Amino acid sequence: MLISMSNMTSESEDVITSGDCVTSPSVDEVSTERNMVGNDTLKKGPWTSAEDAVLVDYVNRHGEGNWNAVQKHSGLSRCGKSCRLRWANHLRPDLRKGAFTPEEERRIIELHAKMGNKWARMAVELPGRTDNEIKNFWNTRTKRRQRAGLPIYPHDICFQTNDNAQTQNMVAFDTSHVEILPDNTFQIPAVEFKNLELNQEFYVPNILDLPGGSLFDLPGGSLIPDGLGSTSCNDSFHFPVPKRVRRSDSYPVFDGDPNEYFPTVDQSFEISSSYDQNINGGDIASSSSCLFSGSHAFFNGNTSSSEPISWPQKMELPSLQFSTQMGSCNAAPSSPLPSLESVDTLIQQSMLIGQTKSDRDRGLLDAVLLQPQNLRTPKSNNNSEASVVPRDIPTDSSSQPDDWEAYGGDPMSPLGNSAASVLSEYTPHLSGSPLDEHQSIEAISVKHEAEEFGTKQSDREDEKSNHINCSRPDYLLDSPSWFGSSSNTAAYGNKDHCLVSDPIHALGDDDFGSDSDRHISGSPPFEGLHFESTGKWDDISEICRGPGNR
DNA sequence: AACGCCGACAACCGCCCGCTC
DNA sequence: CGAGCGGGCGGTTGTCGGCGT
Repeated sequence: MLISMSNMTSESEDVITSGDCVTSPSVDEVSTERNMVGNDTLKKGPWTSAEDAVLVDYVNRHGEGNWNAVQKHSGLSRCGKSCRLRWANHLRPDLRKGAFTPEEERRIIELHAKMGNKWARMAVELPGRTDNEIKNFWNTRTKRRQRAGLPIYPHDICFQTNDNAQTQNMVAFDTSHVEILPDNTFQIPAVEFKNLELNQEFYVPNILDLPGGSLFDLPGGSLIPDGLGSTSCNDSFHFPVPKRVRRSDSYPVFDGDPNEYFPTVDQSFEISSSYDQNINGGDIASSSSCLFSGSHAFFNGNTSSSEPISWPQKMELPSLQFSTQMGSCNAAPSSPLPSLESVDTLIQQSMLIGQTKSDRDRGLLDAVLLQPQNLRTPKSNNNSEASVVPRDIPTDSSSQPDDWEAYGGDPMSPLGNSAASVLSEYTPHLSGSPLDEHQSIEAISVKHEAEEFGTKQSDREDEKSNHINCSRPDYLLDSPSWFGSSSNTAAYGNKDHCLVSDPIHALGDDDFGSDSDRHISGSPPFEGLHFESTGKWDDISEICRGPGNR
């Protein structure tokens, strides 16, 4: 350290700013030292090997922690945080460099399904890997799959542990209602919240934000049966309690008592993914095969955001992604679901509204989310979206609540509801989220068509089908634009209560070595936002691209 | 072969948060 | 209660390699 530093100051002076500096320490070491120490500023940018050496030496002597002391004691012109990151991400001896192995990749996917964007926690599960590494991997992977129009989660991730599901303890849920269909399909658990007061409104306040960030991370088991994430981990599906709960993630701390998770509800309700079921109908057994479709219920725009809730408002990506995809699977088992991720991303970002800087993303998400909501949920108790609906976006004015304006600008509007509004597109029949006739009919129609089409495995080569964009909020309503296409029939399953009986296909069976998936015509993110028949989405997209929305 | 484009990846920064004192 | 600190995560930037022209 000190040794290194002294050496560093005596060498050449060219300032190296590129990554090459790492490989040519002798050059930039000096520049670093001289330039930074001399003027009392902390150096930024790439680390030099000399700096690394200093840091390593320091840590070896003093151990990790107290990073701010590094600068003082070692003379390193780096802030404590920079030192910490450098150590954690690059210098730690136990780091495992190199590409992720297939096993690791799979694990990451599983973990992400469980945890969402909890990179640090995921890193804990992947010894030798850093959160940043995992994040980059995931983002890259996500982007790649987006382009390819592939679902983010492979079907096996979704269903691999179906078998275990029945044995899962559904904390806070009435496990007796959890049914796993035999045919690799999910039955949305008949979630029964004790004492839930629904008041005609399906209110599952951001349940997905339970610690661990996911609906599917419910203690003792998730709506996604443990299997969702457990291949290698034979993990008993730990309830991932974050070390820290962000303000935006405020939720009752789960200490093992399920009751804390679902406080004060006094009317039990059931969640069904079935399109043709009333949430309160209780015909759970016959409900759809797609858990996630049902899970959308949690995002249903009718969740009562008007009521102060302490549930986390920032929904975890995984749940959402999962839900979205699964929901989408309803429509097209094999269709690539091109922009769901995009939507998810948007949703995720927007979840932060009123909480973080992500306010800037509000417009886009809400625009995306609102339209469908507006179109079919006249009296949404969802108070979050209205304000950001682009004025020029055609909406079903007839369904527009009178107090539309009043809803606007509610900083506390949980965009989770907005997300719900998107997702509710696929889970229209939740109690308290009355669908307008149009939607109901459409949904039913879709269902019937699906039944007709049977379980034909989708033809992945069918480009047209690949372009079916299930993320389109109106893709159901706009069904004529693609339902009529025989090429799309492959997208439909034959389940009675699910547009698609085999979500597996919907999710795609290709994740690892996904390059092979490239044959599927890719859809750039947001491509799906174009309403082919309505054109509405073009407006939205355009608006969203405006200032403040990258 | 040279050039430009584009995607993948690595690395870093900034913001935010919770904890501790 | 506030400051300092460590930590998490999103976003950005830079580099590299593949590919097409």
